[in-house]
Amino acid sequence: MTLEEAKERVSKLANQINHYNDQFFQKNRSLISDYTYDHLLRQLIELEKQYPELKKSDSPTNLIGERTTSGFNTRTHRERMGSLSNTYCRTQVKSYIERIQKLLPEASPTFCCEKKLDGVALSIFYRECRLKYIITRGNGIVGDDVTASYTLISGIPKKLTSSNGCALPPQEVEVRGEVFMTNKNFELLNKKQKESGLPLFANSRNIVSGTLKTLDINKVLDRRLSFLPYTLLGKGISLPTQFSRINLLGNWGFDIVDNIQEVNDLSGIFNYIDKIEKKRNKLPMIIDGIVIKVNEISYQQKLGSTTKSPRWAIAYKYAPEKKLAKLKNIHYQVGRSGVITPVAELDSTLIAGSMIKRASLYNMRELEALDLRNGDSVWLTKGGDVIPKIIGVSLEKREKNSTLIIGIKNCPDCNTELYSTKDHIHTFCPNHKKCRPQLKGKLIHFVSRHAMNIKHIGSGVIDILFKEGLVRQPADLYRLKKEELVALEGFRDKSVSNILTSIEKSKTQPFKLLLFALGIPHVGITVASKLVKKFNTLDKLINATNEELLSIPDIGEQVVKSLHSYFNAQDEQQHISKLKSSGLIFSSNEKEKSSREDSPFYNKTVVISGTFSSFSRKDLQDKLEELGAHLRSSISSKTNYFIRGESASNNKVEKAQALKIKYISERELIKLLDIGM
DNA sequence: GCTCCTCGAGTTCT
DNA sequence: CTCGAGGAGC
Repeated sequence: MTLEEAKERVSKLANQINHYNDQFFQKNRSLISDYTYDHLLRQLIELEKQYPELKKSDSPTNLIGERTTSGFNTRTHRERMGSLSNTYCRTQVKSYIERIQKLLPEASPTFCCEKKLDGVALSIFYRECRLKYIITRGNGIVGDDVTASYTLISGIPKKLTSSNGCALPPQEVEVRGEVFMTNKNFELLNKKQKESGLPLFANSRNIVSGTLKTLDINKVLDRRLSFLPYTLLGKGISLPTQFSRINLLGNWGFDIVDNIQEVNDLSGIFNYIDKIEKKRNKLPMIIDGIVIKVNEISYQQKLGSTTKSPRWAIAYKYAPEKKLAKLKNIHYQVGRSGVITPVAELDSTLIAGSMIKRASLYNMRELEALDLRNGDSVWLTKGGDVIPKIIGVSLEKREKNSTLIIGIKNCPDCNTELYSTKDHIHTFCPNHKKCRPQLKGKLIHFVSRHAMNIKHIGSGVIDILFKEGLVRQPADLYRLKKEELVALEGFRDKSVSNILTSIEKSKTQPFKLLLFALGIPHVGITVASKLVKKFNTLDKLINATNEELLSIPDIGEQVVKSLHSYFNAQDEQQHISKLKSSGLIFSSNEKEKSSREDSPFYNKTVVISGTFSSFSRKDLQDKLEELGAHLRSSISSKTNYFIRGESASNNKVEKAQALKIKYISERELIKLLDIGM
């Protein structure tokens, strides 16, 4: 093929594929078979590889190229993308509605009911009507950029258009919704798997998340996913209800979930639940429940969100799949703090798409409450379709003369006598200094990703180092020698140098992570950060008075007690001085602190209400927290400032007036913060 | 003392 | 994800 021919071919293929993309993704029309489509796309990929200079900026392969083999680029959500709180029973739906009414005393909200699709949540961002990126929910703050998957998903317009004379989209629009696989496509895929002699997929949700996560998009080009929106975000959208906004999305080019309905009250909600329950098995996709949302956007804003989920919505979930599983044995795990956790070992059982062999019983009280006998069969389900959970015992399957399973009295590892809390909820092994699983647990916590982030050391390596007597506590890691490691079985030069470099690197971890890594009871990452913010060196922290400590929000007596006993213990003191002598940093940057202390918000209790035109609420919250403000959701006598935005809650305004709390308007705020956010 | 919320700690499988 | 417990507000 000459260069000229190749050029022509590339441009023809690109045009063809773009045309089919538009038809498929915007009009939902398949003009050619998936097979032919793949074939065209593959030809183009191949040609562009051979002649990179021919590749144009609008080539359809650009979307594919964005997937990097090293993983995904991440992006921060503009607004926190929470999950929904859920419930399994109608009584709780009732109390939820009552709570809403209590929180909105003057209002009479209506509700918007939707099916809850069982898929993966996505956020799609448009600027000037053009699709800019697609991200997964991730941890709610940061998600993976999966824009490249666009070509696999139907129902997402690349360009927003407006039909039926409805409003044009504003400058920036974010659409959130669920990507899933229809039952039909799922069956087709499994049929293909079977024909190729490959194993069948157990459930479609796993495929959806697997498909989005596959780095090599070529492997999944034959999969067809669908998208249906459930939230529309953006400034300048005047429609006042959830229901009308979803319909608006239909006019902008999205597919719309059917059976979405506005209802006035609890009985309307229950009718809706009944109606969908009857249809459930005939629907073209799998649903795992119903979502009930406060319909009016203004009320949604008033209700706000907790850190985890919005207060204006709840999911009513159908009873999850449950199965009987035979109990083989119970073993007891010892956690890093000495807590004993009973774990049931089960005959392998397929449930919600995966084989389960074990399930945690959480604590000793749970074990006692279940009243298990040897040889029993138990009812097994999955919490949130992920974590296995034992919900009860089958009395019918109980064998005669079976013996009761009673908890243990001594540590399964070191045989030390255990002690229980009064209510038998928790049981501990008190041998914190010598009990092996406790020491190992502390080491694993220390090296873990969220703490010191020492790569190449996981539980496996810790096991070996511990067994060989090389490491008993974190400080020992910093005294490891190359010769000691190379002598171990299975440790080659390369892995040894990896390990040593990672350990060396960890010496510069920030103080707050180090404090967290120490594993002081009641000191997780959040408390550790708060402590470091206030006392930026270890010495200051150790010498802090009780009052100083208690003045920090969310730090109470228990935490203080725990800190005291930790820092007063002689072996912990020795351990810390060893870590210090290895060069670990027990202090944080001074500079940050002084500028914070100058801020008018430093150590002040602040309540925010309403919205702001020149910055998002989230940005404001972050900024204030950075400056050392304590954010609270409700006004009390302890509130120092009330930041009053557009359409602030009347409740709060009245309360602030009554308590004579200082108001800050958006304008003043901009001056005070000296920012043009 | 009650309620709501957040935090810590322990969890499964692919 | 789930539990229990700590902390804060009323």
